[in-house]
Formats: sequence, C-alpha cells, structure tokens
Amino acid sequence: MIRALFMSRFTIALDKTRNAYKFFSESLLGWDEHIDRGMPWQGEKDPYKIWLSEILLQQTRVQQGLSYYLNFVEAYPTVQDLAKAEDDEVFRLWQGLGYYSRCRNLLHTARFITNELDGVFPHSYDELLKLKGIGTYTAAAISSFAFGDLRPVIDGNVLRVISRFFGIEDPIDTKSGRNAISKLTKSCIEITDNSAAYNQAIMNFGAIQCTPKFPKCSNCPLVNYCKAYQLNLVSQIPIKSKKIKKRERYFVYFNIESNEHILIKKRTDRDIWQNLYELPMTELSTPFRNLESISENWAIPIRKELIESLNISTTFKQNLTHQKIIATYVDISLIESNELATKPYFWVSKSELDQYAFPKIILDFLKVRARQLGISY
DNA sequence: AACCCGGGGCA
DNA sequence: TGCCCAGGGTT
Repeated sequence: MIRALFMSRFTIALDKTRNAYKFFSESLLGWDEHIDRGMPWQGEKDPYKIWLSEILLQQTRVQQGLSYYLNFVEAYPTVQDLAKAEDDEVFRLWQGLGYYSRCRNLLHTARFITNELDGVFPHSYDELLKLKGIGTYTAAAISSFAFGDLRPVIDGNVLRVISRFFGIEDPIDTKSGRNAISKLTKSCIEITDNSAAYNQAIMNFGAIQCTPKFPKCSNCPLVNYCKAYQLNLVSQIPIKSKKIKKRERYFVYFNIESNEHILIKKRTDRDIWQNLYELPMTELSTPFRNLESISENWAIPIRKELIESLNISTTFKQNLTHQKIIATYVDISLIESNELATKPYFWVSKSELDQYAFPKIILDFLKVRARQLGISY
C-alpha cells in the first residue's frame, strides 16, 4: 500500500517533468519555424564552414561576426586554402574581431586537418574536442549541425534560457549550476529527433526573445511554464557568482616616422594582442606624467642624437575584458631619415600598413594621424 | 576552480 | 559605466 502510493507519486512527478521537457522543446521548435536571421551558415552542412562560423562567433555577436565570415569564406573556400595562407594575411582578415588566440588556433587546426587528417574533419564529438580552439560548445555545434549527433550545445544563450525556464538559482559559473543545466539540456534535446533544429532554435530564442536585458516575456510562448517568470526572478537569472576585476595599464607608444615609413614590430610575448603588430612602446607602472619621467624607461630603438623633436600627441583608452589600456602617443621626427632598424623593429611604408594587423588602439591612433597628414591608411 | 584572452553594442 | 555576446586555453 505504502509502496504503491510512493510509486504512483513518483510516476506522476516524473511524468510532469517529462511533459515540461516536451513542452519546452516543442515550443522552441515551433517558435523558431518562422525565424530567419539571414545567417549564411544556417543549414550549412560543410563541416569546414560550420567550424569557421563557430570559431568566428565565439564570444561574438552574430551581427559583428557576419562580415568576417563572408570575408573568410571568400578568401579561403576550403580548409586547404586556409591551411596554406600566410599567418599575417589571416590575422589581417581577423583584425578588429578580438580574442586573437582564436585566429592562431584556427590556423593551427586548419593545418593539422589538412596535413595530418588528409583534409577530413573528425566526425565525432570526442575527436572534435581534441582539436585546438574547439571546446565543448563548438564540438557539440559541429557534431550536431554537420553530422546530426543528438548533442546539445551550451552557450550563453542556452545557459540563460534553460536557467530561466527551469528556475536554476545556482550560479551558472559554478559546477553545480553547470551540471544542473547540462542534465536539463540533455533531457530536452532527447525529446526531439532533430538536434540541429533544436540547437538552432534555442540559440535563436536566447538571442531574440529571451534576451539578457528586457526579455520579451509579454509575448513569449513559454511564459506560462517559465519558472523564473513565476518566481519574478527573470531579471535575476542567470545568476553569476564571479565578478571580474580589471587592472589598468599605461602604455607609451612612439610614432617614429621617416621618409614616408613608420617603425613597427610584432607582439610576441604571452600577453594581449599576441601576433599583432604595434609601434615601439614602453609600459609604465604609473600613469604617464611627462616625457622627462619616462627617459629612464627609454625603449625607443633610435639613437637619441637623431631625434629632432619629440612631442606628446594624443591619448587613447581601450577597455578589454580584464584590463583597461591607457596609451599615450608620442610623435618623433628624425634629423635624418633612414636609420637602419634593429632587431624586432622594422620600417614599413605607410602605403603598406594595411597588410599588417594592429590592435584597435593602434588603428585609432593611425586613423587620427592619417587625418592630420591628409592621407588614408 | 580561477584567471586570462578583444571589441562592439546597449541601456 | 557595466554587462553580454553562438567559449576556449592555461595554470
């Protein structure tokens, strides 16, 4: 008797949960039917193009990544084309998108697939996961979109939509929160028979309907069973426990021009903007005061005797995820042009600057400088 | 688990 | 300003 009662209650609870998964998945698929975001990779089956789009879109809004995707597909229609491209050329195409280690990993994996895997993409989630630049999200995306695996993706959209609908109050940046969401996504996708459509739908839904701020609950097809809505926690969920702290860095850049050439170097340190180019620079531990105070940190690869004038030009700021860069630019004119550049530094004709990838804070300066000179970089 | 890696858009 | 974005690598 007691056992029967227990069994019956258990069954009802399970059935209610299962209905919740079913309602969730089917509502999403229904909602997504009339959504067209004009994304050229939608419905794409070529794993190379799917991979390319997913790398470009990591931590990047679709609208921002779209033009980059079109440029890359045109320049490198196949993984072999990308594999044989010059590093600098690919980084130049990536310029402005940020998180440049993605570009380095992209090139590494393109060459690995071309040279070691005979140009064939791995078909399984586990094999995809071994590739550089491919983590759990991207492996799930490629295996579901290209190969039809029943594999749920978990990106920022999914974390938000799932945690809201099922009322997950554990922080999503903790193990318990991630585990809870991971279990739910598996249950929801298993209800469906089209994982590609499901994954597409939930990400579209997060981007358009269940947005981070001001989600459109008033016309949401899921609102009646949305736990966060019932608890009035929509604006609180998803909950994050960590808060990033930002440090300030003070850069001094030297714009050394000579005979229509400019002195640059490549950034090679394990630091921000690795593989990009920049002007000669020194970093200060305190904010820039004046030119005299930096003479001890002298980092200009030019003999002082050749310097005719040295003037503070402009200051630019740039906000990164964990750093705030404050860069002071110094214009330097030389008495005589064409001192031989040493070591990592080299002269570049101003007309050829567009062959190199620069961080935004350098581009901002070059743009202003070009306007001063009446030319365009 | 904590930290690092850009740049754009938005309120 | 602070937050978020079709995350991943390193320690």
